[in-house]
Amino acid sequence: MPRQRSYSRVTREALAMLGKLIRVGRAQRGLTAQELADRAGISRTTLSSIEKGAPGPEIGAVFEVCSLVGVRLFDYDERSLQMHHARLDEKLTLLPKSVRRTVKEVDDDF
Amino acid sequence: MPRQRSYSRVTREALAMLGKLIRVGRAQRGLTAQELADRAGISRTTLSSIEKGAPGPEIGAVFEVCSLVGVRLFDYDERSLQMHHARLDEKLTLLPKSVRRTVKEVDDDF
DNA sequence: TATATTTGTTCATTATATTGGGCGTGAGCG
DNA sequence: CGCTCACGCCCAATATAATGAACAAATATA
Repeated sequence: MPRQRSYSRVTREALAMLGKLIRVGRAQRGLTAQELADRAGISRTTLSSIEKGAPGPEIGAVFEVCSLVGVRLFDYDERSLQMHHARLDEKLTLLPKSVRRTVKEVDDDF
Repeated sequence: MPRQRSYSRVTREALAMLGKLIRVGRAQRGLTAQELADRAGISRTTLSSIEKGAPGPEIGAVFEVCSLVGVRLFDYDERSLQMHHARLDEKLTLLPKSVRRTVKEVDDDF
């Protein structure tokens, strides 16, 4: 069965931007594509895809590259990252563990 | 050649957090895993991997899911997203187009 | 300007993510 | 309390991403 996916405009734009952010970050640090790829443990070809904003690459590889060139996804520093983790866990325990379709009401408190 | 990758702690944490954010967002919207997966054009199995914070899934799929449950990676709204695009393009044209290893100097102005 | 190097691209092969189905469990609703 | 449905997990088959090599073209330095 073919996969045949389609991506929303927002997704495509976000991917393109992330790629550019990485590219800029790499340039600012004076890193060669090969160097950065090596450090991230991926091939230069894959890094190229990432910088082009392709939807295919593994998210783990992309995040790894991001951390290497100083692109932070959620603009949290590491400490607050921990905090948010705790918060989210809290939230998750409070939330219902399975979603019933009959439940129509949802309020966006965040 | 085996791939054999390793991910930094930051990457792993970011992935875990993103997964939790998605999970919370989905719950808040009262969406079934199957429903969300359908809308994102992926299988429930893959969505499960994403929510678990696995490094493997395609970044396109993850971003698609994010946009569906209201998790924004860069806290830019769509409009400023355009702006940032322009800025990045500008920056890219100014930056050298290939990186020379002999260039030792790098200044982090961002 | 000459030259070494970085980058962009393609391609066959290999590794791996995705899929869809099924099963058991537990949570939420009547 | 009982029943239904959402979820977590496993698996085989298949689609696809990752790799590494190779080549051309562009680009930065001497």
